[in-house]
Amino acid sequence: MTTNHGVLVNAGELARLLRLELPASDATLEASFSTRRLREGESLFRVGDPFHTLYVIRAGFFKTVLVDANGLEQVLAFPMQSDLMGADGIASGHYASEAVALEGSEVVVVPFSALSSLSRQSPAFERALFALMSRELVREQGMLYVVGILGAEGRVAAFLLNTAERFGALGYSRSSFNLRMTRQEIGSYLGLKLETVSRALSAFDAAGLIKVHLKQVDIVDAAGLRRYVDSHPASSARAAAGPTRVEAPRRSAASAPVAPRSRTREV
Amino acid sequence: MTTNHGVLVNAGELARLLRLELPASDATLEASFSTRRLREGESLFRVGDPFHTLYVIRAGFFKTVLVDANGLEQVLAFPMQSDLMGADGIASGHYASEAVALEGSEVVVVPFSALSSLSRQSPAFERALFALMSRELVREQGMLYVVGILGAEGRVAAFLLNTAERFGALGYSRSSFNLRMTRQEIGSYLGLKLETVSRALSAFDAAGLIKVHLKQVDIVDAAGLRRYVDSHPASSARAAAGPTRVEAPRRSAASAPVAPRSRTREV
DNA sequence: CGGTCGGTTGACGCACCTCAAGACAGGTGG
DNA sequence: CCACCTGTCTTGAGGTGCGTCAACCGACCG
Repeated sequence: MTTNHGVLVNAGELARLLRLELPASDATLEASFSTRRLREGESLFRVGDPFHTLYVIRAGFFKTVLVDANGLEQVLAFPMQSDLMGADGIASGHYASEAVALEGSEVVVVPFSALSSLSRQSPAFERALFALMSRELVREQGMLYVVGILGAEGRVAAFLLNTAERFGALGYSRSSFNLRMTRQEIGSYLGLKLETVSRALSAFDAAGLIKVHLKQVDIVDAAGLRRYVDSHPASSARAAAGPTRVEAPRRSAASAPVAPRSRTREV
Repeated sequence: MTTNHGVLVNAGELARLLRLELPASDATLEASFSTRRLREGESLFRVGDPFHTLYVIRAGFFKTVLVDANGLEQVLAFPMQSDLMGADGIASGHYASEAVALEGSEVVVVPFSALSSLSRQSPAFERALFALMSRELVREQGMLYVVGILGAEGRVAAFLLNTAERFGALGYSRSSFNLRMTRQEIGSYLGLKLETVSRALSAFDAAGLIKVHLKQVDIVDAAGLRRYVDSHPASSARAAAGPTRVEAPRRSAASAPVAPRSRTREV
């Protein structure tokens, strides 16, 4: 299994990539990782491939997909810089998804077998790994919320805001970026058809909330978009509001009814 | 924060619960965990609660939900025995979901702070934790697939098959069980309205695939149900089949084009 | 035995899918 | 540099799966 190895990367740089500050004691950590480059359209791993390594994206843009027997493709995520890929392979020893580069990309190769010894040397590293997987868990929960509750325009609005936020977190503009994926891929991700995605974008443009031309997107009124996410159920799962089973058990020594702490969802 | 503590559970029993076989060397592991009992309707944790511990279900049945500002509720999962809860809190230090007992239940309390030392004592334990989170990741990916690709009847069929499989894995009957959740909760989980769930169940019953009476379900023809999952797209995201961007990069030193290994989805 | 909650079933409407036509951008070859 | 070609995007018109609204029934519980 020869891969095109890139330069080596030391633990410090990996930590920087993950926005993880290692305690000084760990700075001495003498581990280094190889990297791998992929060009557009190339797959990093496929469903069923034996799992050996995790990948952290150093540069570039991916999509992860589930492909069923009929060749039908469901997009699961659009990972970018600092994101983790491959963690779905730990459970069964085989990757459960396929990762495809949407542009020329480079990933840091983190052999899973090396993790035990790494964790022992640096507990902070172990923590970071758990946190990375947890983040992925939360992200997928957010997607379930979006496709479960929101209508077409709400989903597209949520996608735009989320994408803007992710670019912003990497130091790029939050208000102007260009998408690397097609309408078809966005649609698959959101559980919509590409025409519906296109129409939603056109509608937002017409309403002055964004400016779109092909893959170039400029966000003009983020608050306006957010309104579609916050208050535009436009779809299923309304219940539970009124007579919910709050039903505090008759007499519980358990945690006091801390206020539900409603914080605005951020997808 | 006084909780109603239950009996203590040692590391060996926790390992058994997780179907994890510890190497003999780890059998000496002298750790024990407290448990906590909940009655129906009681919440184990809520969105925004500070994260300190993971929970492994020892007995009972839960739902995990996301609740937004409007009180709208999206069901994320129906965890049962041996399942992990709370891992979504690692990333931010606050739980991202709420866990509600659907019947009298008992959970094993695993303080997250204890994990580092536990991992050091038993690498197998660390592995198990990663595997548990990975399993959760795969499960959520499966849900994204289901709601992204399948129509209403396919979703309900997938839910029934998945539920049967999970009961079976715990030693209960795969063909006869009773649901602990309402149609409303199933609908939220699947992105459908309760009436649609009810209609799908009635249709399966009329077709002789199952027998339903309220929460009691008997699966008569699992293969028949599976047909709805495998071949009943009935909904969005058809593309990607024909002229997909297979586009093997002009000249790649990378992994040979291993056959995609189409395995039937199992949700 | 009455009230409430959960479930079923029917009639109707709408949001999104389907099908179709056309415009445009970017890449390739002449 | 231009002509062509292909893949992507946009927009329209019509169909439908599932949501909505509503009535009813049966289980469970007090």
